Amino acid sequence: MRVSKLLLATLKESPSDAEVISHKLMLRAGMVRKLASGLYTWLPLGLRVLRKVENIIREELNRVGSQEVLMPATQPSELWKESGRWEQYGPELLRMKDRHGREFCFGPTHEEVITDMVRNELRSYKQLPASFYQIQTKFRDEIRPRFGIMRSREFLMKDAYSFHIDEVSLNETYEEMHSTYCKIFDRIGLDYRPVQADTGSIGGNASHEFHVLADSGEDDIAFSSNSDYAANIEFAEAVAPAIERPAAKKEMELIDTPNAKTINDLVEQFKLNIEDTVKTLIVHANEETENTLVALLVRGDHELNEIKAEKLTGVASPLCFATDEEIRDAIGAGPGSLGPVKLSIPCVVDRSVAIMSDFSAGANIDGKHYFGINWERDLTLPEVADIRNVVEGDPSPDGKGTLSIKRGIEVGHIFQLGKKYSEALKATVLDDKGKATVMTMGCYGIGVSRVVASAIEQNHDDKGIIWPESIAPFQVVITPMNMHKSDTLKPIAEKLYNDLKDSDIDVLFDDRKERAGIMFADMELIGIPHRIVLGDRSLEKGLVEYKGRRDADNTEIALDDIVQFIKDKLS
RNA sequence: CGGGAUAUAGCGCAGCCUGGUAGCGCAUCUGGUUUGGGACCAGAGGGUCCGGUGUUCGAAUCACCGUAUCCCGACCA
Repeated sequence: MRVSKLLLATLKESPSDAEVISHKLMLRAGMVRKLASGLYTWLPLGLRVLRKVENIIREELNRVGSQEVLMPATQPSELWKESGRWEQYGPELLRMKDRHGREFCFGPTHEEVITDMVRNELRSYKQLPASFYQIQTKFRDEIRPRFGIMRSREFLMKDAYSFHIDEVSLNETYEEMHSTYCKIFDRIGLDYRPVQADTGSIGGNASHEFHVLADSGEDDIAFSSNSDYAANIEFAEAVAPAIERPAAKKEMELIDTPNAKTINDLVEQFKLNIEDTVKTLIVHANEETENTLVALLVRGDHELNEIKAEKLTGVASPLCFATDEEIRDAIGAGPGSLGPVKLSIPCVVDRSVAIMSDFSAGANIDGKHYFGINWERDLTLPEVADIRNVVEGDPSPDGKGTLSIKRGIEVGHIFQLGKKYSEALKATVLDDKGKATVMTMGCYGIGVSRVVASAIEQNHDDKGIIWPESIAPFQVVITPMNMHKSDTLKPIAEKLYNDLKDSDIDVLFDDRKERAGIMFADMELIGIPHRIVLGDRSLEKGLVEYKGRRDADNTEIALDDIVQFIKDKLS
């Protein structure tokens, strides 16, 4: 490709609405342009990268026998009503009507459509296991699209679905997909981790997310210091402390705390250790119980884990915090003065709260707290459960080492779905006894466009993007100096360009009549991994200059050797 | 959905407070001089000042109502 024929839309300054580095650089490098909130046009340079990521994914999935299909982005509401998700999915599902008033949605995912296809096409257990994938545009009407392509409303996703006669077969394919995902992200050149994840509302047995480690990530990942254990903080178990509850040393006292509305106020005003305080959160109870509200207690310095909380049998799912009025009606005191002592509603305490002694909490009387509370002596210990987020330094759930926490960008997610969709849509095959059997399913996603942004988050410097070899829009750029003025240089540049093209190398030829500084700055901004500079000075000696995008200095290479040199670099 | 901010040329911004001919830098086009790290000189083109309503002799500027975008939060007491 000649730069003179390429829409090279680089910018010196980044648009003011870009926040994270990948967003800024994608705009500055002329990879994407925003059309509206969460909607982006991929310009030629960006699309080349996107296509390279797609192709790596395609190759690896084809290798394990997954078959590519392409389903419509527009899906009829009937299928979604059949699965129950038309009502469940909420406002993230973009719904629309056609001219006849028939309802459709723009697909945020394709479990319904693939299951419909498979129930119509697969008849026998002999056709299983089978897996299908597509690389296609999804639409999710995000509450808050942000970080450019990272969380956009329309985005490119690879979604795969597998179908099985039983769980054993599902497990095999799941493991195969797990290692295929590792190969894909290895080939792309990302620093990533597979992490255990919550199976969420869909249910199912196992789930792993693939996270690219980056500070701009929106998820917290817990890692063990001494093992491979890694889990999304939503899922990571906060193990029960091994120690016994210390004996009570203090009497319980009712203290006036008129100006302490938060745990931090209390700690500051009364010089308490935050580890000796308890906060009380009031949520709606499960409607099937006789209660309306439930209190959840975590240590003052801990955070409630909503995913864990909503799994408690007595708690409403999804989790819903009580309003101030509801709290006041039920307890007689407002937020800021709540606690377990003489509490009129059921209570669940975190494991770490259960081993506290001499602790402080609200008195359920406005402006008052109890200090020196002790379980069993002052009140009975209620239900104990793991309801908090793990924190840095917690013991690893696998018993090896302690946890540290890093930010991650979720680029892939694999899931053992089970029979949720196949049952709802009655997707059956005949088993070896001729009996109709509901298929077991797995699903596997990769955010293709998000992979591109993540790669930039991990690979950039103050000059711009530094593409991993495998997904660079071009592998090599030729930058001739003053080509338009030199009769000897031009034919050499043209020949080198053709030789590299003939070697199946993605080569970009900067044939613009621009000054050296502009060429260098542009090519560094768009992140081409290898650069060859042609200049009269060194050509007189039969030399060209080579510089890798991460190199500090030029290397001189004989003109006759440069094609082989580049081939060696790329292999 | 709640809070905050912003909206002026393709991009980055000034002008608004104190109403009176819409500006600067980058980018673009023309000519010239330059040419190994984002050149210089001269000239040119490009505007629904987000939209609407109001106040006023006169509104980018003041008031009100919308819209869009970005950030933070979304119940963690």
